[in-house]
Amino acid sequence: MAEKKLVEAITSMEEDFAQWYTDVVKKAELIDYTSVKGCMVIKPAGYAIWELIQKQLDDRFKETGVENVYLPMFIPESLLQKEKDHVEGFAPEVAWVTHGGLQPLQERLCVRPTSETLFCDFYKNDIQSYRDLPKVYNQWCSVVRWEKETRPFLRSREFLWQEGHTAHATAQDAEARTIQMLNVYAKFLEEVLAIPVVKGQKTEKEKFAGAVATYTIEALMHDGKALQSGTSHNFGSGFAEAFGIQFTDKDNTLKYVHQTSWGMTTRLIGAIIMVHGDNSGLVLPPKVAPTQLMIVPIMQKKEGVLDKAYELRDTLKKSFRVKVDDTDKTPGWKFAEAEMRGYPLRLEIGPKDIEAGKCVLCRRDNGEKIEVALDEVEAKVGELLETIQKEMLERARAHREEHTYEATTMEEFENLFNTKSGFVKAMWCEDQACEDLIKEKLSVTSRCMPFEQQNLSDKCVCCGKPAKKMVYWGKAY
RNA sequence: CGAUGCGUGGCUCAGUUUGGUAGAGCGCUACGUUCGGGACGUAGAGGUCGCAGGUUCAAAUCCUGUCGCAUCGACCA
Repeated sequence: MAEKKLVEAITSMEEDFAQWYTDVVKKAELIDYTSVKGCMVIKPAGYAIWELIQKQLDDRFKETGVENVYLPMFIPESLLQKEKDHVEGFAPEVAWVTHGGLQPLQERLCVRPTSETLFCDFYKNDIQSYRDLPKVYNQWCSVVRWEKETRPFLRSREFLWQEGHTAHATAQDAEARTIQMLNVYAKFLEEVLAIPVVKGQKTEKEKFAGAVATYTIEALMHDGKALQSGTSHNFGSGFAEAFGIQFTDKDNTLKYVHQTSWGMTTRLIGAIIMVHGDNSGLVLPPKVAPTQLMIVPIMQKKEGVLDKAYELRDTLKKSFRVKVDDTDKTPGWKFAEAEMRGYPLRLEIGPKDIEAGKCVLCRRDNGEKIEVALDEVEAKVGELLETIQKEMLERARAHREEHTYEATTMEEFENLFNTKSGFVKAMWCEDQACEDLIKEKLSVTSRCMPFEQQNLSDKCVCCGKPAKKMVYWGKAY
């Protein structure tokens, strides 16, 4: 909403998007910085969003047969070394434990940057027969990657995530699970976070260290930059061969398993901020709003006002996440506070309303104020929350459509990235040299080769050789 | 790892050029008046000036070193 800027403390996004982001994160009290660079305190308002994400995503996992497990946070160096591409990919950013107490360790331990190697080490003993397959495990945990540049939620040195790791008897089963989980992710973003995504495959250059194929969901932020929001990898039997994960199949021959892994992180909270937020602060989709409705009493010291507010809360909390702001701030303060924190709905109730048997509901997403009779509030709140959830997705989708362009020549391509921000669809010959050149010239990377391919031209946008794939290109976080 | 900026009450910062009793606003506490878009009055609490050396009668201020954080680049969820 809010063309009018109500909160001076938040830098406007047009002026400085990075600063706006930081201001929102701080003002909505999602995090605090700590004395360790890149490690943040996730405060109650932020962690509650993560809990709602966790719960709803976990339910969707379980529907597909996923079981949760927990593996250690330390990986012996020798274990990490086993898969060559994998260790090369992660070595530059792992943190090492070298001492136990005062004694140096015989073998240093890395703090998991991801747990493929641990799962492999576990699976090699756990899997003997085709009857043991598939294994469809997931863990919720934190991982550590020693990033040079850090930003709250988008890139921190320690972050929370889930990592699914599966093992299958056949390549087909592994591929099917890889795609299945990508679809779970895509639906989750659209239905719960109200963020539309492009589904597709990463190029060789951009794929995960050790994977045969990496699939991704890419979302477009308000500033036109892309955010990789979830990935699903098919490992083929590469890890199985490196770790010796074999099973006896029905035909009594020894075979290697085929594996997958897939993950989403607290980065999603960054995506919510950058897709839905506005110049008054955070705007939360109702399904992940820890408080869906904040009741603001007006003249709360007047007899009966607070009682009425509590009464409304007690009725509404059976169906919704509701709170009463009964602090002794002024109403104006509370309105601004509710906006910064992104509560989808605000309910105003004062002596005049009580007398008239009504109250005022205010939508965070578009600022609209609606008078509602008190006996219709419950139905109206439910209806409005659904409408808000739906319209937030529609707005985000419209924004993405408006910021998705097409180019068939390098001149068009460069011109688009020099004058606009967003996704550019263009054809590609599948030669990495073109990707490298585009990155060097424009700091633009291939985001994905979408499943929904179009034939925009027969020629690669960069070199003019015959094109093989349409690619989404963009500047990325 | 490169560039830039910043470390002074909870927060934002002034004070450093030119050394001389640690400041302001906000926030916090108490009481009172207020209340439909960040109200006001009165009284009060709160700081080893990031850390370590050095120069000096005297250091937030000058010198040396060091640590940390933020932002921007290269690398990555």
